[in-house]
Amino acid sequence: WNEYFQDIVTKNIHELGSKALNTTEIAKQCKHLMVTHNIGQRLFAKYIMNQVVKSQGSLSELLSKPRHWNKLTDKGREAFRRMYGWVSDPKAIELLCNISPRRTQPVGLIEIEVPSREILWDQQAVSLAAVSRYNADNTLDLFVQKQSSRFISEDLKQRDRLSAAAAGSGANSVIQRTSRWRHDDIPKEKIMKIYKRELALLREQESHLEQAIGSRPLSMRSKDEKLSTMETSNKSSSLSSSSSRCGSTRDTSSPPQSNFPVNSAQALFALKCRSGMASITQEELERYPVLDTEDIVRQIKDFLCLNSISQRQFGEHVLGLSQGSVSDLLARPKPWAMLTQKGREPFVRMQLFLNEAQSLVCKSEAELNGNFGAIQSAEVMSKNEASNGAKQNSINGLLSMRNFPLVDEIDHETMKYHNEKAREIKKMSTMDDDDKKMMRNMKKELLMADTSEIARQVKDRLHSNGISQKTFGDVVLGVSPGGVSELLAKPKTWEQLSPRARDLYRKMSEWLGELDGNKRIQETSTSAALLSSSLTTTFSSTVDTMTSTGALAKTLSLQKRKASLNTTAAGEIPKKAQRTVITDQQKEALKHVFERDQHPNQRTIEQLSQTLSLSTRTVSNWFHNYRTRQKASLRAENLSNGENSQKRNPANGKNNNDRWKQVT
DNA sequence: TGGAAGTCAATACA
DNA sequence: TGTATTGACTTCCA
Repeated sequence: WNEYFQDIVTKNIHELGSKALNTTEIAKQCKHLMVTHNIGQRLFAKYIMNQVVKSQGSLSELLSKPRHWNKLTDKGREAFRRMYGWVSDPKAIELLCNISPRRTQPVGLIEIEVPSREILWDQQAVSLAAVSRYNADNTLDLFVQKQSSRFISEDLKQRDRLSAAAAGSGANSVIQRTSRWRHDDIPKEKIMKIYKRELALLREQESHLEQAIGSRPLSMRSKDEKLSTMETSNKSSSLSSSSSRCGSTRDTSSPPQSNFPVNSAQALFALKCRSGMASITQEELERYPVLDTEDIVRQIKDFLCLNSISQRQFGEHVLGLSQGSVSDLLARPKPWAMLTQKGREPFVRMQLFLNEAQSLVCKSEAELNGNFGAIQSAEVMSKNEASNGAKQNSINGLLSMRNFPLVDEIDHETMKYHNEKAREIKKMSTMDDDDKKMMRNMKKELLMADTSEIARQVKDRLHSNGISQKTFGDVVLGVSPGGVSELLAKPKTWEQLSPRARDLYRKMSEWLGELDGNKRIQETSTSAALLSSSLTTTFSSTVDTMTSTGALAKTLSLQKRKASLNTTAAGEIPKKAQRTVITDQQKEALKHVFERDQHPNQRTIEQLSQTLSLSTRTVSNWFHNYRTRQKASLRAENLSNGENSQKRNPANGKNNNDRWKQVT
């Protein structure tokens, strides 16, 4: 799948040539699609950025503060080219939606809004000849030559006119480039010569490689062929520790591929990655009536450390959680008894992972030695793990699992997975666009009467308009956030609903109708003010039908404020709510109040919000979070004290305390 | 229904 | 670049 996906993205980048990109627009469109289709930044970073940007944090930075094209380095531009390669192509978008574990709607029903390619280009900027492998074609060469000579003459004309101070303006692309050239000691003609020579070299390398890997370029091969190549290449590369193909393609037209496993630990990871995040079964949960969370965390930490696996990777492939959540889990594991079923899930996953790793090691060892007794003992050991015994063994096992070859079952799984995906993709490609559209519409009509479909659409709309469920409950339905959550997260069938609940779904349906009207306004509108007022109208018209209370008015004004804050200058995409930064002074004041009252009433919250110039929502969130984190800290402290006296192991949990001691 | 639990993602920091 | 922190949010549960 990944290879097919990467081919599509690469092809789009090829077609782009050396055009300058409108980074702001690209970031905006990507964010919009991610929000609309519930695609996480981790997933996006992994498949779209494909090693160009490695962490969720870096991607977040790129998306929230896109730098002007002319200010970017080659690597920075590459990141935006990759985003362009995705966001400009409905097929690529649909493919990514397909594998998103957080996807809330069937892909067949999604109406993917793809921005026109032209708006993603930076029409004003003169495209600088990028020394990049993507420019390796003749048409581009001509373009490069033209632009370069124009650029050089402009530069010569301007270099004496421009002061160094002018370089600060991001809007003036010519100035930016001029200043860059001006500080260059090498004559431009010479640079162009070097560039030409390098380009020729790259082309030569590329043609050699294409010959070596199958005489035709990847982008020219048929889908089926590509898929079969993918299967075999994955198979061989899973088995061998260093795939030559992996290394070679990196130098040519393909984007960098993710590294294949070099040891069993990473192989197990690769398997997790390929097979996706399977939901945990009831049986698996029940298999562990009690787990020692501290101990599991300790083993996992050792494992990650020894195998140089990041929290992000582990979170993504094994736990299905973000890096921040993994960090929190590993730093402050809650005791088993205090966890809810949902909270226990990650620990069960970790335990299962440890078991799997353990049995893989034992099996490999046994197979190598031809020792069936060892295989049996591996199974016994795995069972022991299940009963939470032989814990140290698993650490030893993990320590020794480096450099063992993979067992066949991994490839069996891989093959199965890819065959399924291949069938899906084939099926998709045989339908023409009209058929697909018609099918989607039919399905849509059928599902409109469905409560879960209504719930899904409402969630979708709330999400894309930055409206919280709480506000929706307050303003539209007149029910509590918990009530809204029940209605949206666990919709019953129409038959099962009480008359009141049916009424609520009717309200939702009406609200969706109104929103559709507004959406049309939004689409045709380019002004921020119009969007803002259209959102306001939605709420106003809804509120008109309800009793107007003080609380409602307040919520409404907050929502209005939010809507206008969240509206970008271009006016189309509502941004995610800005994260409030609470200053140290504000925190001090909040802590001061917290010491006296951990559960301040509404009046105190309002007073605090006025005094500190924070929203009541922020104040109340702060109290929620502070209570939760205080509790965790206390628990860790108690645990650590207990351990200190029992085990004399002061290192464990020390940091946990430090963190939250500071805030008390 | 309110509060707790769980989580994400922006931001800070090493 | 990876990890830690934390504001904001949804979901769960008593």
